[in-house]
Amino acid sequence: MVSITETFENLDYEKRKRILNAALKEFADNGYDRASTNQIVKNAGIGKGMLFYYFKNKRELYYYLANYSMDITIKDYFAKFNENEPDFIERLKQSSKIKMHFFAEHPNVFQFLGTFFLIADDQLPEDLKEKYHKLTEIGYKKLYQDIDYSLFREGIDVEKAFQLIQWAIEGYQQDLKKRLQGKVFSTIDLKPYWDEFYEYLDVLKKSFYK
Amino acid sequence: MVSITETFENLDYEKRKRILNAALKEFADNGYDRASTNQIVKNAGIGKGMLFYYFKNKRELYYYLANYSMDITIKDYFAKFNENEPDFIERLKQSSKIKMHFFAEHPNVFQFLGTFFLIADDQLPEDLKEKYHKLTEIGYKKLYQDIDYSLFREGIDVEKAFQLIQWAIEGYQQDLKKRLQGKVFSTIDLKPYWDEFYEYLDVLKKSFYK
DNA sequence: CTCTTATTGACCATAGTGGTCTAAGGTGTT
DNA sequence: AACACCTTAGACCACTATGGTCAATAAGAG
Repeated sequence: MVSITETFENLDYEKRKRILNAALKEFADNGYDRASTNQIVKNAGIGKGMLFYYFKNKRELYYYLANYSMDITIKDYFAKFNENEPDFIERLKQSSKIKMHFFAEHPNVFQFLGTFFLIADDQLPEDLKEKYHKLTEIGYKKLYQDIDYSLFREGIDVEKAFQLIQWAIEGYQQDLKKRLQGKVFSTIDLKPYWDEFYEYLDVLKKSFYK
Repeated sequence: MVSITETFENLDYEKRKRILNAALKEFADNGYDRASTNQIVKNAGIGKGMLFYYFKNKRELYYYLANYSMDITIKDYFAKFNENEPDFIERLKQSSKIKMHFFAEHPNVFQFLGTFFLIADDQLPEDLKEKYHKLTEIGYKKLYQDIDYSLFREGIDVEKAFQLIQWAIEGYQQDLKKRLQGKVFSTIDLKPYWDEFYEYLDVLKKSFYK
């Protein structure tokens, strides 16, 4: 007697990867409702029947992916944070590096989570909801805990400065994403983009810090 | 001999509005491919045949909406800009006010353009492509022309500062949009949100300006 | 040889697609 | 009243796609 997803987890690495990636991508690209199980099996190179042999139905598959993605995030994103950096902008710089590594290694997970975080919460089962909330809490701490407020100029609302800086950086990242659209990530020389990014960080430091 | 969309434009205001809004919303919510002409006629309260009586096909309808939306943008957004304000942040503040007015008055156009700007360019017919480029160019000028660079601190890259400030403000707007999600816009007291927004602008000024 | 597990893809009912066409109603002009 | 023309609705079309099932096998284990 073997549980339904256990069968899936006993699959050899390569095949499991193929299925996970096909499914993550399909959900990331189309959202839950519009994601097609037919497309998933096609891209994974398995028969239709197998998907429903490994997973009870579409919903369960989605939950499995959400769980899987969050586990990876903890392991390959949060675990690598250095919380001893007291400089907020430096911490964001570090965060960006880790994020980029994460994207390079798990692009489909990255994209999937991007859409997942937008919808999450409502109809998720309890355990996933809890995991999701724990994740956001950890993320919050990793970013904001033990930041040195005294680096900022006098007389400004530091909490608001945090937000503004973060929004600005997210703006840069989105802009970059748009500029790199269509190019094959692994063929890009990232150096000039990092340099450009650091220049932006420099402007932020010169402006927000004493 | 009457052109096909002229028939549409001779419709009484109320009915034309209903059709436009239903169509704009459908495309905004689902993107071109997934937008359903069946849904549009249903929400507009007209028979299926009429839509294809007014518009040759789905594509032409979409183009018509794009054109219509850009016309409104010029009339009710760009025309209201005051380009004599030399303070960049003040100009963005002004822009936000106009944008909010625009949204209150043409919510469906606003949403439609949001998605339109993301895809635009590729397969658009020449005339629309040109209009679109003209629009972005005007928008650029309205924001950046005749800004007083001397307000910014010494030794920083002002162009980069522009970007960062803009990204930060867009971040705030997105965040606000998420917080207000689900609420009926017309019932919201906007005052506290404007106050909050001004506080953010204050932080930006204190940080980026001398 | 048998029992269990793994695998496939044809198949199902259902729902939705953009677009057409017929038949009718309305309006105005002779 | 008769004709022409414009406007309207929605049944209908061929087509595509959906999530999920199932019977038929193949592979492996003992």
